[in-house]
Amino acid sequence: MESNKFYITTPIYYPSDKLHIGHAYCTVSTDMMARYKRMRGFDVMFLTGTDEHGQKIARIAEEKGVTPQEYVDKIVAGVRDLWKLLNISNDRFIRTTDEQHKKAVQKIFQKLYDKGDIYKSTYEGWYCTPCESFWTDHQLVDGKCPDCGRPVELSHEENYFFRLSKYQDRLVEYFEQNPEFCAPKSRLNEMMNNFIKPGLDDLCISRTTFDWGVKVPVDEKHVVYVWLDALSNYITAMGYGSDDESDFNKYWPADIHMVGKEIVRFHTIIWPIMLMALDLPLPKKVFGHGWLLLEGGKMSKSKGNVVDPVVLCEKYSVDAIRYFLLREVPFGSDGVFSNESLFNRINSDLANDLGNLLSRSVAMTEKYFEGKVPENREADALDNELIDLAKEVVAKYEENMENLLFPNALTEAWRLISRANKYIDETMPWALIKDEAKHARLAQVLYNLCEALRIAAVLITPAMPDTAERMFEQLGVSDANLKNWESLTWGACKEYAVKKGEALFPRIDIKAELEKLEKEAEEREAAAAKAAKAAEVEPFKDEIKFDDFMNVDLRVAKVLSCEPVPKSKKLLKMQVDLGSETRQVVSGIAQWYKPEDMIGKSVIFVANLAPAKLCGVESQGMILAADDGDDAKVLFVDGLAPGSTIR
RNA sequence: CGCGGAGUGGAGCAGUCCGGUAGCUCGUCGGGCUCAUAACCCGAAGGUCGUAGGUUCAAAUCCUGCCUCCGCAACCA
Repeated sequence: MESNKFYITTPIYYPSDKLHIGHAYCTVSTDMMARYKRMRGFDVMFLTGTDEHGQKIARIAEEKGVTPQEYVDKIVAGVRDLWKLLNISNDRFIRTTDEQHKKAVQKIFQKLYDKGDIYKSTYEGWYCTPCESFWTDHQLVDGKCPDCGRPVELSHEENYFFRLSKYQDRLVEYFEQNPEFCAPKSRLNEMMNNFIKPGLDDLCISRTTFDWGVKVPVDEKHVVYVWLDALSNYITAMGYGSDDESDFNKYWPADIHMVGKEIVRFHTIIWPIMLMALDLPLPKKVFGHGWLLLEGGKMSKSKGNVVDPVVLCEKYSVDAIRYFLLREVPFGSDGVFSNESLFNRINSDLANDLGNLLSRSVAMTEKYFEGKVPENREADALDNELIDLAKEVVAKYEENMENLLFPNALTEAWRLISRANKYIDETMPWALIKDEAKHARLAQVLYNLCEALRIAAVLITPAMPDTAERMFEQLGVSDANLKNWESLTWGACKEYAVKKGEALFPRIDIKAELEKLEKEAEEREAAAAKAAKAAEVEPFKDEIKFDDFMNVDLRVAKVLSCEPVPKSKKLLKMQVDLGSETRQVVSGIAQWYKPEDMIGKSVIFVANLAPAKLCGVESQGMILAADDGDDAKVLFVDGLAPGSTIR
């Protein structure tokens, strides 16, 4: 029996920073599908949320001097605001820091553990300390870290592993029996060739190097690997593992997981296997969409080329942005965002074609018949083409939506809009009004235009709900039964009393707007650069007397020996010759200097500093170095006798 | 030889599975119209379909080599 529910999800986003237009792309696409299915009468469950654990967030929070929870709370509030702004109709919002989710993840872990699909083992791998990442033999590039190119060291860690390998055959079988499972198909091929065929490695699913995560139930020293935690959200949000599993029973399995192409792997390999191990049905479809790229490259925070969706919405309206996102990126492949392409879409599709069609149709109806389309109408063979097209367009729109071809679905709506514009030229209402005998014909023409516009508005609703509503208002359609999918038959609305309103989408003067944006960007960059510079230079300290300075006894010291301090990342321990005596000093320069760089060099030494212990090693003074936050240079004074004074 | 994708008028794409008049959107140029947001409608120019071979009556489409660009490779949607 075909059930009437439809469960669709976005990925849960990683709130390490504000979300950008790319995240909006994914969520808006999912929203269009959810809205569409609701209109088709499905009981829709649309889930989105945030994936809040992991080392990266712990680290960022630490840098900012707040707890991870405080940090994510703030970002997540911004995420929720963004979805509200973008008119996202999600039914639920899950956070992996929700108590219920965390408990359920522990239950899942426990269940897999009890079943024997999770085992404890020693993870042996190459560890890159600066990157804090493990690598396997074949991942190394020339024996060095593939990310940063620095040397790696062999490391052992006790960890929990998930037996992916056990389910490999079942997974392959599932793929073969469900060719529709992953879309586009090429992504699944990629998974098969890259990961499955070579043989699945068991997955390390616990971490001990940080603690911002869900505690492993059988071993509190470990936290659950973020992907196990994150993927579970799709069922925990439905109450799986809680006292009330009614929603889970109702909605699971998910109909579609919308994901970015970079995480298809997790959703087509790890997630299905997790579900198999839990004896749960698998999701019906995983759709790996492409990326919205910026001109000249991928969207990335480090490149500083993120586009803020909030700013775009404020400037050009939410629906314009929604439309652009849904229309511009072809199925499964990447699209390019640029201000110019956005403006072109807004002007040609939204302002010229759609907005202007509404504007001219409504204006004529007001002008010729005081807004009310007369009931005495006279049809003509000429009308059939428009009417037939309306029918055809609805069918193709539906077909495209079933295949997740959002741009194509919208293109169908625009075929109708274009045809209606042409219909005006063909029928020439301005000529008809001049002849009293043709007023019935004129009434029919205007009625047809209103009807085409109403149908277009219904079709547009999943993509641009606000715009559709504004169209209905101007068309004088208030009955909900004339706005729903069932009303998509020609003639459903019998009469029209229109009322002209504001232009749906004002045209943009592209050249002027681009210049304006460029100017704004320049100003912003200049301001940012200034602020960055000001922030970098530490404020000067209070004035001191000459004698105060002379109280610091600076001497030349020659480094006799140097070695790293065990268990520390930053410290080097040195023996230095001060001419009259030898001192031991510890200095935090290990990131920049190797021991052999220091031996034999003469440095500036603070000779009358009280001794201190660093990492349990006594330091009897300090050596001077300059640093700008990123790099540091020790001040060398080679050639001078040890013990010489410096002033 | 790690795996995969892409190269089509000025720009962005469809067409390739299943060979048979090369299509769409934007831009450019010309015309029409005047209801409308200088919008709309019609028409035109512009492509040896990356390249070199092969199969065929016939190749953007099938096969082979080469060139170029781009993704993926276990924490960026």
